[in-house]
Amino acid sequence: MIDKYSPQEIEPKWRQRWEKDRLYEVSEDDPKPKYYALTMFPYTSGDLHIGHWYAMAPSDVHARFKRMQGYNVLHPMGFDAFGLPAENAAIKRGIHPFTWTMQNVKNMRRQLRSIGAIYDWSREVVSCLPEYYKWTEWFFLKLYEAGLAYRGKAPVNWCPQCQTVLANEQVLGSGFCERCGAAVIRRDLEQWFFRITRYADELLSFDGIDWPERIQIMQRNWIGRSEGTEISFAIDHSGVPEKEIRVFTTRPDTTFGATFMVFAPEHPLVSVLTTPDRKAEVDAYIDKSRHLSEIERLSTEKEKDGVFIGAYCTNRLNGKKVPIWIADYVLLSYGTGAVMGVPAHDERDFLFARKYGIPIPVVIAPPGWQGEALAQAYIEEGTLVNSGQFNGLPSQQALGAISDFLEEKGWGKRTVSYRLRDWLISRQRYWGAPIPMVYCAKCGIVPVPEKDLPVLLPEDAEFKPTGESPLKYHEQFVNTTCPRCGGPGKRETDTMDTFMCSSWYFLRYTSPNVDDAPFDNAKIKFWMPVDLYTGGAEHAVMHLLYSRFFIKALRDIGLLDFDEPFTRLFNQGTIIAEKQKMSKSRGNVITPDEYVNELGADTVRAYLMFLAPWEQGGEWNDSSISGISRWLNRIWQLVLDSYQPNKKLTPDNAENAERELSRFTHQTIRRVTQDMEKLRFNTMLSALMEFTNYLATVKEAGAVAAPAWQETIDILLRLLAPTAPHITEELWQRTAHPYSIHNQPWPQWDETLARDEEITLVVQVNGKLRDRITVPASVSEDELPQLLQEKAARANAYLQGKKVLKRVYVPGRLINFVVK
RNA sequence: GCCGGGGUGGCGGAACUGGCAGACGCGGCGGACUUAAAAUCCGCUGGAGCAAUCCUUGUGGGUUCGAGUCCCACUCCCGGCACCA
Repeated sequence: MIDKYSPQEIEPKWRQRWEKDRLYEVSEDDPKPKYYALTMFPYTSGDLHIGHWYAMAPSDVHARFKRMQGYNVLHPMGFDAFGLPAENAAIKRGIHPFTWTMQNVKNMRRQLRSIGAIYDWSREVVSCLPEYYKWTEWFFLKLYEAGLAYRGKAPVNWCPQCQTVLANEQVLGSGFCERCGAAVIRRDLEQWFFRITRYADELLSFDGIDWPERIQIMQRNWIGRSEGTEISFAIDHSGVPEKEIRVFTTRPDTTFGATFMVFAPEHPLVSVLTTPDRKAEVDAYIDKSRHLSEIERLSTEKEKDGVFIGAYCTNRLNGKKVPIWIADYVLLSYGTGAVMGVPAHDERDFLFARKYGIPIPVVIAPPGWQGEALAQAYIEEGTLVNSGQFNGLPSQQALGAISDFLEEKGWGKRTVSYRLRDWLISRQRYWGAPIPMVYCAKCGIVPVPEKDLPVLLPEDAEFKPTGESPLKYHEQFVNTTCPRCGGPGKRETDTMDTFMCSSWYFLRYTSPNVDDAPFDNAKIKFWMPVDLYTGGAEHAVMHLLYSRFFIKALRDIGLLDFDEPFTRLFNQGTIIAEKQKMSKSRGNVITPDEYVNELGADTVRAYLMFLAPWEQGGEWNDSSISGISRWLNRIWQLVLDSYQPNKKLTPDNAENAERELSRFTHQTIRRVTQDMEKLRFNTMLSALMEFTNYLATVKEAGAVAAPAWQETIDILLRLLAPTAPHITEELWQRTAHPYSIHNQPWPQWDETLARDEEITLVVQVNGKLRDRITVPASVSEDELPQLLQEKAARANAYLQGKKVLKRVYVPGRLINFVVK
């Protein structure tokens, strides 16, 4: 009698053994080809929920698969440990963010171990430790030296709840804070920025990397490249030195139709151009738009309004004077912060002009246009009218012709505009990497010298719910000496966006313990770039874009020699519960611990992979997981319960059965291997289930000799090892194999052995299935009539007395008779 | 509004390049074992029909010997973007 499958006993036992033997530690001395398999490191929120498992278990399975395939696999784990929740906990419960975070790290390490992954813990990275953030600061200095970090005043997204600024990427489309959901408002602040826009064009290219189309599109849209022309409108205003206003347009072909000019309310020329009689109204409008929240201002439903500032400029193409307005639908940060209003051919301009009685002359005639007024803006192509020497040109051609003309005259220039803004990295919070800068009354902004890094976060900061960083009030932190002149200086009290920490952590895993550099160059050369990066798609335009920028910037600084951090990207879906996304507030969070305790990590791992395609995600279902548990139990029995060949087995029928067994085995190896490569874990597991179902019938019949059986079990266990590392290790040992199964090679399939000898040929009459016959796989078309005559009695009945008009034969699949 | 992705049994999901729709699992039904139940094992399980057979992949059309798969129109769901001139 064999003992029961008891994951509670075998799982901790093997995990301890693997750890003791350092089975999963990796080294650069290994001659095998390297494979860097990376999963996005988790934020130190405190508890590992099933969503973390969904990110980590399948990627571990794939990493284990690559390992068995003979790769030297780096599959590290660490913690994204800076960020607001730690600080909020400090304010709310009086725990220091460091203490709170490290407690969570400790708990999460324990929970992560229960997954049974091949993490090499000797390479763990925790982003809030000084030995890590020293280098985050160092990178800031490098970017600053390279002119890629700058301080600038800009209207920024301010979250009143988090009391900090947010990057554009952290503001949800409707104007809410990505983290807390509060409505974001605008404030003018001096902030630190990274010049990600300098890399806009390079970031548009995904050549040489294998990323999901979806993410590429999202990044391209986010960057928002558009080609157009900057056009100069003349101004002549007493006391104003500027003689022109430049606007950006993608439709220079419509320039003759410009009947007004619109500035963003914050545009610097507004104050100087506004005439005294308009000043009160203009100021009131500017004030109003500043106080609107981002949502209100950006709402497409909001009626377009604006104020005439009293000044005019000249449309140089037709010499006409056009009034200058301000309106908050024009954004200072895009293009030149000013647009020409062409009401006939732009929907917004049309609404604006109609509201204020501005003329709407047609310059692009729609097909069949008879000179009538337009009921709405016509934004399609057409023929130019009312456009001087360009009349009669198709708008496509006019676009180029007018641009050429403007460039010749020096009135315009073709340019490219981007939606992407520079990356705002300042955060008015304590729990982040300090920005290593000093403000000196004499020397201005002075970087902290490298030898003085890290600028440490003071431990004795006081956390009060004032909404301001405790750093600001920490005298010893703030007051310092200027590194340049030695005089009194004040430290920057803002810290860096945590996305800065996550833009380089994957570099640190390669050499986590070097202390005189962020990484060891030789090890970077060995491991980078990451071969497979997996994680949620919610990072599409944040972490994933920032990291690409970061790597390109470091490359240009001379620190790296590759262009892209992640060669292949894969986004897993989301696990939901009770038809809803899991969240603490809904109380539907699935905690893996109880399932691991009851059913075992192997079952939870396999279940997560089986329930749906990985990229799709799906619903956690308590009753479905029992199917996996039952299956592993059946495998336990199948392997351990002794195999008895049938006593009546003759060499002849044993040979047939063994050939069939070997065919099934090799077909299974092929399916499992191919699904593993494609990360199609759900079908990979169904292939293994079909295989075990088949093996059960072979065993029941005792159809093959004992050695053939043993060999098959050996393969089954190896195919299952990445998915269920504990049970397979136990069974491997109990079937008298040397430790460890995880050092065994991945089974290879043989196409010859996997080939079917017989196939089922479908017989159709007029496209309807009428019969199935079993024929040798090698059957030739000439042999078919005979075989059909003998075997396809049912189909033949349908052919009786009919005239065969056509015969379609698809070798290996079907034959279709078209009859009348 | 724009850009993606999707709609297949009671449920999660399979289906190569246009070629047996529903693999695998859950659930359900029936049976074995048991004093009984749980667990386990075996069988059946898209719908209608006694059956032959017919119907069936969101809806409507088309291409084809043949369509879940390709084309057109519509519809619903999910994700992203949303005054970017």
